[in-house]
Amino acid sequence: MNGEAMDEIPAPRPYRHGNLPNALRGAARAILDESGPEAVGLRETARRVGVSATAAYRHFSSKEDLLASVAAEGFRELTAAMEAAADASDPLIGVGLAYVEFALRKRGLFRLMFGPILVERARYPALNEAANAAFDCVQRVAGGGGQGGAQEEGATASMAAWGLVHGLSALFIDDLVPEAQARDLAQEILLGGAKPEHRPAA
Amino acid sequence: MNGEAMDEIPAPRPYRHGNLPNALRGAARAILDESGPEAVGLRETARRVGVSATAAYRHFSSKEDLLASVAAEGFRELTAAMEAAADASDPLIGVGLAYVEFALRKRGLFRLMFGPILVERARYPALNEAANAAFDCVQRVAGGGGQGGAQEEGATASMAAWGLVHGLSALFIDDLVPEAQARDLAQEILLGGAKPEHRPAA
DNA sequence: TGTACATCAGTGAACGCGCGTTCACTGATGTAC
DNA sequence: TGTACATCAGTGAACGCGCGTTCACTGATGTAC
Repeated sequence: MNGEAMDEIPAPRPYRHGNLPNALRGAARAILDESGPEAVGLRETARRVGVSATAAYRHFSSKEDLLASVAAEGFRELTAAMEAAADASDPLIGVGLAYVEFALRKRGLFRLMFGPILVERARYPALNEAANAAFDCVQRVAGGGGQGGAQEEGATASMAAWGLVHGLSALFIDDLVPEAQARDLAQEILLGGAKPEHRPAA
Repeated sequence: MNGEAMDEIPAPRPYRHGNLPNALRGAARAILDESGPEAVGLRETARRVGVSATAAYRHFSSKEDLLASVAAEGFRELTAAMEAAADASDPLIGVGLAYVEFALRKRGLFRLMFGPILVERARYPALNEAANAAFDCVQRVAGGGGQGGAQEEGATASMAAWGLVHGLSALFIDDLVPEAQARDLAQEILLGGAKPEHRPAA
């Protein structure tokens, strides 16, 4: 029984991987969504791809560099999701829901993007650029095109909207609201408008 | 120069610490606010107190047990801060600002309390109780005393308020808004009411 | 079309590190009689 | 008031672990002539 020439050899194991950077990002994201940002290790990531830990250093200068690359990818996806939703009849609601939906579906990634894991975002230009694009998109939709005197009010309104949406995302992600209710609740709140200072009459 | 009997001997080093659990919680909180929840280690915490790592096991069954104890303390303090603010002329605004202020001043602790570090809150009864007390307080202030049909609306309004306040806290904590602006912004938003769906006229 | 050679993407072994936890212990404190 | 003893809060050494990173290397790929 000489297994060498048999057809069950799993894969020719190409010497060159093809797209190792992408594969590593993918594996990192899998860990991210399974166990959170702290759990992502360079060794574990490489192990999942079936490659030695050292191989990662051909493409990323450090673990943090890999994480920054993943986070940038996340911001690009968030921007795309928001922009796709901005065409809806009410852009603010659409974008808000898209934001919450993104957080719910990509918890670990969301946490990596906004959390304290990447200490100095400024050190990673690609990440910085992707993040700023996303923030700009939020401001554009939420702040409106206020000019002159209205600009400051616009900025405040935009922060309020962003705060609400980001906060709902955070509460959902941290399991303070059961996921089943999260989507409905977000819809209710965003559709009904957020007027927390007015209580409904009893 | 026989230093043995000199008065500069720092402290008699009492064999018993007096209140080691409290000291450990304090050290953990210091690390928490310096470097975030992931950085808190049992060894490092003990080191800061000047005690062997093993000593901690006299008072906490594991590292997670210590962290749960710290988090419970945090929830109790948050509840106290909110209750103190609930007497203000407008409880909702007062409590909201107290919430944000708490997050700003105790970043690491806030992250520990709400983040994914403590996987199973239910396993720590004291923590669970403290957290529920805080959540109840939020609901009470924000949800109003709605009854019957208004109860559901009350719940929605309460989630909206909580979401907004929690979201602003999260954005501030993660340095997406410079701390100097954070307090002013929170005041502006809460005082002006949050109506993100209405843009100010240009 | 063939050959020499630089480049490039991988490998496995090894580094030092700090971690959480367990172990057997020491010696002070508190208590029963 | 003294003494015997259990309890209790500490100690230092050691465990195994996985981590990020560096090193010297191998061998396939691409390129110049």
